[in-house]
Amino acid sequence: MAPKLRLRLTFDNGLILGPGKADLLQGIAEEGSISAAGRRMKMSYKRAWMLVEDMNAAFVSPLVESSRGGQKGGGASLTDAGEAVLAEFRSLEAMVLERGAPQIATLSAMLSDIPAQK
Amino acid sequence: MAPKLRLRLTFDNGLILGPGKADLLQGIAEEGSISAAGRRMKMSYKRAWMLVEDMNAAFVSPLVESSRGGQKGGGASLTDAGEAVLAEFRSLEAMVLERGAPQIATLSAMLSDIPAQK
DNA sequence: GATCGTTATGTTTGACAAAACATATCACTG
DNA sequence: CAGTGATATGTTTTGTCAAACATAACGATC
Repeated sequence: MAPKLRLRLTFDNGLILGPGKADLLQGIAEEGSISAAGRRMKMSYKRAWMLVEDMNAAFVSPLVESSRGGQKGGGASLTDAGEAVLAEFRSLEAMVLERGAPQIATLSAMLSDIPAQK
Repeated sequence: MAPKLRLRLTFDNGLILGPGKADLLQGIAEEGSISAAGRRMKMSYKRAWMLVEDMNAAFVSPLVESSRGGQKGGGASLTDAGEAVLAEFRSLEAMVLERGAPQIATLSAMLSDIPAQK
């Protein structure tokens, strides 16, 4: 019933931070692997890895650290910076849903419930 | 210096309301014409018109009313519903910038100022 | 009734993003 | 030292969205 919110920040250095990268960070934190996180959100490993690369390059300190080889083949996890970025972004989203409820409700009330067929 | 914010709402009926449609509504209000609004934001008339069609179809009451012919060829303007939708969306954006300042500042401070070349 | 700028659509083309496919590398373990 | 599963990249193909192009209709005014 509630509309979905998508919040996207375009920073001066070119980084675009939105739901996709945030979800990916969260997936890596929970799965311990870039490829597992990618699989979970039905994203190719290559794409997931490119997003990680983008983020790591855009911050002074990388958000994801990864290792290759070993008995499990390797893995990845969030650095402190990564955890912080994720937390701030989620905090922003939550704040908007909370404090933006009136506007969102007003807009929702004006909508037709008939989905526009393409 | 300040990052750009893009807020997008995906409603249950399929409508996606973001900066593009909001700017277009504002342009129509200020220019009195879909094509003039489109020109102003360097968007083809066709695209502008399609966005208007999307919005009009998604709400119980159309947001833009238009007329054809006449000495000036025609024109378009926002209905009360259109004005209301635009106002609510702008209000949401302003609120996020205001109350999200802390999070945005934290994220900005962590960024590298070196733009990642493609 | 010719002119004008706009609304209203359809069709084709092109650009770019995402997917698909294909390897190479790594390091731990048995 | 062979096997394993993940990281790390390059290349090719596909799909989708936007731009470009092309017309028709409209109606007040002169």
